[in-house]
This record gives sequence, structure tokens and C-alpha cells, in this order.
Amino acid sequence: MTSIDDLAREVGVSTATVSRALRGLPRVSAATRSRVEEAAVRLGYVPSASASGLATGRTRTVAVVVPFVTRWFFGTVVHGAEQVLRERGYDLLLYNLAGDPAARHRVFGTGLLTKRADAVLVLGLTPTPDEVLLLHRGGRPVGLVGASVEGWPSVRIDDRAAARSAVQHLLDLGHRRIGYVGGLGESPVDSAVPTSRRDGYRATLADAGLEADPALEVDGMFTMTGGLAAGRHLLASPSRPTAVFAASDEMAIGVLRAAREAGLAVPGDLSVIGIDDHEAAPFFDLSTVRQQVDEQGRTAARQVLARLGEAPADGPAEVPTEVVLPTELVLRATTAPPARRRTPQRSE
Amino acid sequence: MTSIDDLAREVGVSTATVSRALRGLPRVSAATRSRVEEAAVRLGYVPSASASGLATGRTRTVAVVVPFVTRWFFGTVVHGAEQVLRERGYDLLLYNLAGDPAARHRVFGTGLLTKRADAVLVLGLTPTPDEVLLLHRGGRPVGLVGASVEGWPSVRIDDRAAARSAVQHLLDLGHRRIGYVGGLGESPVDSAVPTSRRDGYRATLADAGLEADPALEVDGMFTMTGGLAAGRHLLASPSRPTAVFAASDEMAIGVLRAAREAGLAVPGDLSVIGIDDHEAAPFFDLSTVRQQVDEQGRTAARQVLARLGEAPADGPAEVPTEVVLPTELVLRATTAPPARRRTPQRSE
DNA sequence: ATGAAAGCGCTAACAT
DNA sequence: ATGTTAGCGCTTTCAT
Repeated sequence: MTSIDDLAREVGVSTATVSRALRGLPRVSAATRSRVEEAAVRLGYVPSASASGLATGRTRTVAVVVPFVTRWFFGTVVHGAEQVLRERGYDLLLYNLAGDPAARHRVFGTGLLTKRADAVLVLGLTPTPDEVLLLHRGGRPVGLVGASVEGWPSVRIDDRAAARSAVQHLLDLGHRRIGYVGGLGESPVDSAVPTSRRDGYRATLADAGLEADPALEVDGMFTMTGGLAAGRHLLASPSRPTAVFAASDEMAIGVLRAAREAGLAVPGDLSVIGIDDHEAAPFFDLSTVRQQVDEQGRTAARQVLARLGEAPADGPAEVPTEVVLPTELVLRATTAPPARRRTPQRSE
Repeated sequence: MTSIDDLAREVGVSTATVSRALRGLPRVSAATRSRVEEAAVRLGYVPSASASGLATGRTRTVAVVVPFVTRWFFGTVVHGAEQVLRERGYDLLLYNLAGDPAARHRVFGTGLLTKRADAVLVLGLTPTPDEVLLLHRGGRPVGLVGASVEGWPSVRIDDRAAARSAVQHLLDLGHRRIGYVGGLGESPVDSAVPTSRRDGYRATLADAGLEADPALEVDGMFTMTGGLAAGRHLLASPSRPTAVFAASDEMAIGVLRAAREAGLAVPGDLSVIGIDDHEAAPFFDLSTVRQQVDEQGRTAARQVLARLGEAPADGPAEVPTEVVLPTELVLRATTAPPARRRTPQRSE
């Protein structure tokens, strides 16, 4: 491994000059700079990240904490963030919590993150007050996706509004008995997203003069499998809903499957709508509320980079602290007006 | 940020003792050790990765290079790898190439990787000879998933065999006109996987005495969308196949969609089978060849860790250099015998 | 069992 | 424009 000393010796200058030359700092003659650059390539010199990190206190690395890399949404956010980070020469340290509380504690509960990275991006997780304190003490910028903390940069969608547009669409079609599959908010610690979407659902029903029916709200754990279980549950009920709003497309796909199992036609017997516009959504003809997932990662990365004093290369010159990205109702073929009312209770 | 000096001062010992105590090295009295540990927690001390990296030459980080984080397969492999890395206290540096050749060059073409990480994991990519050389010069262990290089640890499945089992299944059902959707091997640089699967397809047909028809092989780019396009192409042909083998489930899902568009019943008019057992496969009733994706990541991580001299915590005591994981035919509802032969050419 | 001190490879004043 | 030098925060002999 060639070090800066080897390189300096090779070129016949001091290490300080090599350092300046390679980092594009001023006060280096053009001639010297090119000689240094040439030699660097020739010797395959790459500065040691540890050494420069130690000397500068910056690692040119950002830590990204994600609940599950395997979920499409988070994978896509990571992808977006990685793109802009790399443009600016930052590396990405990935912390995948994967539902392990111990992992969460090790990641947030120690200075680890802030010690290894110049900034941290937290996806789909609302830090607890303790965690906020710890992160704050780290003194590094923290960016949030799908959550927000006073004073910290964040990117998200308006989850209540997104839920509302989905539910309103079902109402507009004439549905009155609308099920909800999503997170039920038992673990407020994880993220406000499930709760907000459920609140949006409830509020929209309430505005339409419909009363909430607890039997219509089922947890789907934000996975296809969870959605399937939730769908089975909902559809097994004698007073099953004519439509289901799932808080994510993955859960909606599960519900679709449950409908098929139950021999129900979609959208004839059951309408289904999700949120995300997941990559697979068009393949299921799934109606949904689209969000810009990749862009959430890109924006979050820009936010922390800006706080790191990095001039934006391409993006907008200024990145607001709290960004709320728009969503869009995408109608495909899983939603339609309800079939003519068969009300088992009162004989028509 | 409390440093080792602060901690040493606080406890009243030297930094050397603190270092030993915290890393569990011998020659520290139990009493001292616990005092150090207590103070470390109290002061929130976390060693600087840069400093210890500089001092030891090891960063306790492994770099993972992946073609696309957003693809289910790679996300899942990363997840698996991350699990075992974290168990051993290693961090994961993610390099997502995302189809950008410039990114590939920066990642492989400089000493970057080997300078920042103790080991590197390359997923779904066959390094070019140049890249092999460069990586080799780095002197760090390199683990491969879905590829292999003489002497380097690798994990993969037998792609030819996997393809063969899928195609043989279609043959056994009575299909004779079987399409292929996959990679066509134009970019051997990326990975041998697409080529091997296609070869398995061709060989199986040949063994059955069927001659290959180039019109039956279409590139699906390993995405749902690519699979859709490929499927449309295949099904538009007057002499369309009665079955399609897709080299990945995602492409198979695309083909399923194309069939629906074309008004073809699956499996009545068209059988479809993929490879992976993707999370969404059961939701499409997709027949497939299952592979253990998570386990590929775990195994690859164990392999490089072993070469780093890390004693395995849980896994098998020895990790072979070349691991070939088994696959398994999973029959669901997208494959069935072909409909009675309608041969447009000769009137029956 | 513990401490002193050198050194890992860089950067950042401060000189010149 | 370039060189000297003092750290950055750890680990690791080598002493004691």
C-alpha cells in the first residue's frame, strides 16, 4: 500500500504538497500538481481514509439506518441517497436493524454512528427522545425520512393526506364499508407513518359521516404475508368490507391474494387500494397512491450534505429543512364501484 | 467526544490499560477492567474507528459491492451478510453500482475498496481480469456471490442445474415449444449467471432432442418490466411458445402480465416458471426454482470473516472456499400440461 | 498488572 | 509555491 510518503518521495516534494495537490487546494503550481497526479495514478495511491479521518475529524461517510433493507421502499430510498452521496464522494455505511431491538440499541444507544460517520440518515424510524438526545450529542447532522424531529432535516410525504386520497377514492366510488390494513400504531417508537395513515383513514370516514368499526382495522405488518393474513381475517367476517385500503402496496398485494383465495373478484366483489406505487403494483393492476421513493433518499442526502457544508453539485441550491413530497392517486384496475348491495341483516 | 485520554484520566490509569481492558485483552486485573468499563459507559466513550484503524491497519468494516440494491435478490443477500457481519462487530460499507460504469470503475479501479475495508464482498458481478488483479493487489480477502474466481471464496447455486430443473419440469409436462426470458450473455462482464441459466435451458432442450430456436430466446434484463416486454414479444409471435422459462421470478412476473394482456390463460394457454422464489412468487402462484438468498449473504460473510481470522460465533466451524447451495423446484399454479395442440400450419 | 513512548498516514498551521 | 512540524486517537512494543 503506497502511502503519501512514498508518493512524496517519488515526486520529490513534501507530503504537504502532495496532500494539497491531490485535494485540489490552491497554492500548488500546475506543473507540480500534474506531476503528483500522474505519480498517484502510476503508483495506485489512494489516501488512507483512517488517516485523513483522524487528521480532519471527518470521515466522508454517512451512516444510513434502515429498518429492513429487503423492503422495496427502503432499498429504493437507500439507492437514491447513495446516488447523491457518491456524487459528492461520500461513502455509505449501512445499518440494517432488521427488527432486532439489540441492533437498534447498539446503533443508536452508543456514540458509534456519530463517531464513524459525518452525518446520519434515519429511514422509517422515529427516534425515541433518548435516541434524539444521543444523536444530538454526537453533533453530526441527522436527516430523517418518514419522520420528523424539531429542527432536524426531514423528508416525507403527507401520510394523512395520502391515506385520505385513497379512502376518498373508495368513498367516491360508493363504498361505505371500507377496511383498513396497516400498522395499528402499537409501536409508536418505530414510525409515525402507520399511525398517520390510519388516522387519515379514520378521519376520512368520519368526514363522510361513517362511524369507525374496530373490526375493520387489521394489522398487516407492512409485508405481503402480513397483508394476506389481514385480508383473510377481514374477508372471513360475515360483514366483510366491500373495499380495503392498505397502508402499503405490499400489504395490498397480500389482500389481493386473500380475495382470490376467498373466491372474491377484484374489483367486482372487493376493491383494493394501497400506497407506494411499488414496482410490482402495475403487475397486479393495483390502484395506489404513488410516492416518490427514490427522491426521498436523494433529498435527505442533499439535506445532510448541505449541513456538512457541501455545495450542491446539481440539485436545487437550497434544500429546505422539512420537505414534504407530493403524492398522486394512481388508478388502475383494483378499484371500482361496489357490487349491488346485498345486506344480509335486513332482507332488502 | 470523549477520547481514550479522557477515560484514562477519569479512571486513573494509562491509555494502554484502557485499551487492553476494553478489548478484553489479558493482563488487566478484573478490578481495573470493571472500573474502566463502568467509566466508559458513564462517559459514553466509543473508540474512534479512524484512530484504531490507523493504528491497527484494520477498519472492522467490509465493503459490499452490489449491482442494484433495489432488487429483491441483492437486498436480501445484503441483509444476510449484514447479519453475520454485525454479530462479529463489523460494519458494512455499501457500494451500489446501479448500472453506472463510472461507478464501477471508481469502485474497482482504484484501491479505494481495499483501503477502506478489511474485506470485500462482490455480489452478482464477475470481476474482469483487471479488476481481479486490482482487488488481489489490495491484499484483502474478496468473497464472491454468484460468480467465482480461482482461489477466492465464493457462494452460488448451480445455475445450469437450476435452469435445467425448471425446463425439465416443463418438458415433463409435455411442453415442446419453450421460450426463454433472461440475460442473453451480451455482457459477460456482469455475471456468468444469465449465461449459465441460458446454457442450462439450451442443454436441457438439446437433451430432449429439441432444437434451439433463437426466436424463442428474449432478453428480459432481470426486471419485471423487462420480462413484460420480453413476454409481449414472445407471445405476439404466430408460433408462440406454450411455456416460458424465465431466468428470474421478477421476469416471470412480467411474462405473466404479458400473458394476461394477450388474453392467454395461465397455465391453460401458457405455463410460466422462474428462478428465485421471490417474496412475491407465492402471491402470483408462480412455480419456480427456489434458492436460499439470505443464506448466500450469510455464507459469503462467514467466508471472508474466516479469512480475516475471526472465529465463527455460531455458524459451521469451517467454511469451504467454494460453496454451492442447493436449489429446489417449487411447483405452484403457473405450470401445467399444454393445451391440446393447435398447429396452425398443418390442418390437423 | 500497568505505564511510557513510538508510530500508524494523514492534515493544517506556520515558516520560508 | 513549498517545506517543517505538530498533532489527530488509538495500539503496541518494551520497560518496570
